[in-house]
Formats: sequence, C-alpha cells, structure tokens
Amino acid sequence: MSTDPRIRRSREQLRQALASLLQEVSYESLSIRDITARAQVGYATYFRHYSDKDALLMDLLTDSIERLQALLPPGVDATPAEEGAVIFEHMAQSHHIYSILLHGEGTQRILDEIRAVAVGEVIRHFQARPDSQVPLEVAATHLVDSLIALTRWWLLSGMPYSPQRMGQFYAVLVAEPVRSFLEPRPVALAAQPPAGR
Amino acid sequence: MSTDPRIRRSREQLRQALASLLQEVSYESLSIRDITARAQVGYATYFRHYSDKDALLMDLLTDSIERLQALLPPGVDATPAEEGAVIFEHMAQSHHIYSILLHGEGTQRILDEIRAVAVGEVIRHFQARPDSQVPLEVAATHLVDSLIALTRWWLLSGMPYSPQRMGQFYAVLVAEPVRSFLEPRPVALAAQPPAGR
DNA sequence: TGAGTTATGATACACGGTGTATCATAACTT
DNA sequence: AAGTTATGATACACCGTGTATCATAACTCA
Repeated sequence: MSTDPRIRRSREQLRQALASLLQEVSYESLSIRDITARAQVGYATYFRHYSDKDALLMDLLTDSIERLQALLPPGVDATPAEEGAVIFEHMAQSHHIYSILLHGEGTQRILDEIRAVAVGEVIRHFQARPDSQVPLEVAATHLVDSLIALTRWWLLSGMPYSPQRMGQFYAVLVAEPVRSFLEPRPVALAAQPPAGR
Repeated sequence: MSTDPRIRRSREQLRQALASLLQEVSYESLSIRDITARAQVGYATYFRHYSDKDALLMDLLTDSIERLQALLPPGVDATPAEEGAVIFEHMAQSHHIYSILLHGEGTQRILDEIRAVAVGEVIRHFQARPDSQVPLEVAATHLVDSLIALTRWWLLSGMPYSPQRMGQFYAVLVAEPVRSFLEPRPVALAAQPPAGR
C-alpha cells in the first residue's frame, strides 16, 4: 500500500520541507502554506496526506523515536549512567527536532503521547519493591518526566554538558533514587509463553 | 493609579468571565470574543487592558502564585515532606487554574516564566555542596521541574492521593536526593547589609 | 453642580490561517 | 492503450486577531 510514487514523493517533499524550515524559523510561526511552498507541493495536497500541522511533525518525530527505541533493548544490564548517556547522545544527534518537541508551543499533545508510551514501557519492565514508599505509577511517571525535563533544559541551554555527563546527572538525580523503590520485573524464564495463543 | 471604577470594573468582569468559562471549556477553545461576551464588556475594551489572551490568564495566575509564595517563607525549617504537602495543598485549592497552566496547549510560555522564577529562588537559597557531583543549576532545575511534573501528573489524574502523601512522594523522589548535592546558603548573620545601599 | 476628561460599546475593517471543494491534467497501473 | 488516481491551481467559507473610529456614558475635580 501507498506504493504509488506520487504519494511517496509528496510525503517525502513535505517531510524534508518541514525539516529544512525548522532549521530557520520556529515551528509555531510556520504555516502550512509555507511548508507546501518549500515542498513544491500544492496546498490542498497537504491535507490529502496529513490532517493538520502536528501530523507532519509527528511523522518526523516518529522516525527519531523509533531510532531511540532501537538503542534501548529491553533486557540490557547497563548502568543508569550508561543508559542515560545513550539517550542524551541520541538527543544531541537529533537535537533540532527534539528542541521543537520540547520547547514548542503547540507540541504539548504530541509530547503527551510520547510520555504515555514511555511510562507504559517503564511499568511493563519494573515493579514496586515490597517495601516501597511510592506507588509504581508515581515512580514511573517521575522517572520519565524528569528525564524529559532534564533533556528539555539541556537542549534549551545549548547542550552545555556532554551526553556522558548528562547521563551521570540523570543517574544520580533520578534513576538511582527511583531504583530504591522499583526493581526489574522477573523475566519469563521459559521460552514458551503460557497460553493465550 | 487605575482607581477609575470603570477600569476596575472592566478588569474584574474579564477576570471573572475567564475564571467561570474555564470551568466549562478548555482554555485553548476560548476566544477573546467568548470572554468579552461573558464579561459583558466590549470586544475592543479587552485590548485596552490585556494585550492578548495569555495576559489575562497570567493575571489570574499571578494571584494564585503570590498566595503560594506567601505560604513558603524563605527561612523555614520544615521537612521536605511538610513543605511539599503545603504546596500540594495549595495546588488542590486552586486546581482549576493550575490545571489549565499545566495541561493547557498555549500556556507553555507562561509556565516557562514561572519555572524560571522558581529556579532563581532555589539558586538564591541553596549552594552546591563542596563534593557535589551535580552543578547547582542542574540540581535546581531538576528540583523545580520534577515538582512541576509531579503536580501536573497529580492534577491530571484527578488528585488520586492526598496532598500529604504527594508531599512524601516529592520528598523521597526529589527533595531528599537533591539535598545530597545542595545545602542551604549560610544566612547573612548581621542585620546590616554590607553596603550598596 | 458643572465643565472637562476618559473609558466604553458598537461597529467596521484588514489581515492571515485553516480546511473543503472542484476540475482539468498529468502520472501511474495493469 | 485504457482506466485509475494523485496532483496543482484556484476559489471559497469560516473564524480569530488586533486596530481604528466615534458618539456616548461614566467619572473627576473644582
């Protein structure tokens, strides 16, 4: 599906137009007309592919985030600082697009989606320790929100510390304190999942 | 100044109109025309008092935040959990307005202002410990951002825990870990400030 | 009380962005 | 080659913003 070269071309032109315009002006100040003009694509054509301005941005962001997920295989035994460094490294590589996400005016909804997915992942992989003072949901939300906030501050400030250093800050300020309330869920030992097809 | 009853009346009508409309619909979906209609005030009159929609919201928020600041005298010796409970208590009282601030689409800029002031306050009252692994600015930003994020999550979730409980979460997840990197600045001992009038 | 000042309401306006509709044409598929 | 489908161009209705104007009402101060 969507193998029609005209469709792929239009979408690619629009994606690249947005990416290139974002290096010049703010996301909020861009109109859809601006994007279609740069993309050399008809104005009406835009709405044949994306419902609104956010949809195109989300399209770009999805790519970056999938790349980030690939960097974080679930069962790793990396230290929090190492894991954090990987994340901040990735953020630095795609800092243009993440800056828009984290500092933009109209990107709250998109960020909320991403946040929810990330919190879900944490909950899927961790559980509250028996004597934890903090519910799982609260700790997971805090973990994700703090990482986002740290990244946000870092990008906004022009990345004044190395990704490795940021990974350490994340580890000592966020991950290690949270680890005293959460522990990894025991992995399913056997290869065969119980049932449920 | 601004003692003219007509001015006070217009502003008060607008403030109350926004406050009452926010109980019914989202901030983003409100137009200035909606506000002036509810306020029984001419459309053009709005711009004689507020430059745009955010300015009126900021006006409302300023009141709430001043009330919060009054609750947090600088030199208190409360525990982090107690201090947190006071903050969450206040948030609960004015949860309507803070929900708009923390979850709204067009309130990023306002929230940034507030965040910056709060970080400045933390920096004014704390300093990095000699052996701290984390710079003062990073720790202060993390402290503020995490508190905002916790509050945001709490309000969005319908305040599922008591303010006291939230204060504890804040203490163990944020404040206490940060305190291992920051310490209160030594207070100026004498009553006479040095010079500089 | 009365004269001067000023905020107001009503209205009109220019501007800019969004999203839909239409239609001839070009690009694709089979 | 015939049929399908995406495209560009264009026009349009809609809505919100912020400014301008002006007669009128509300206020201040003497």
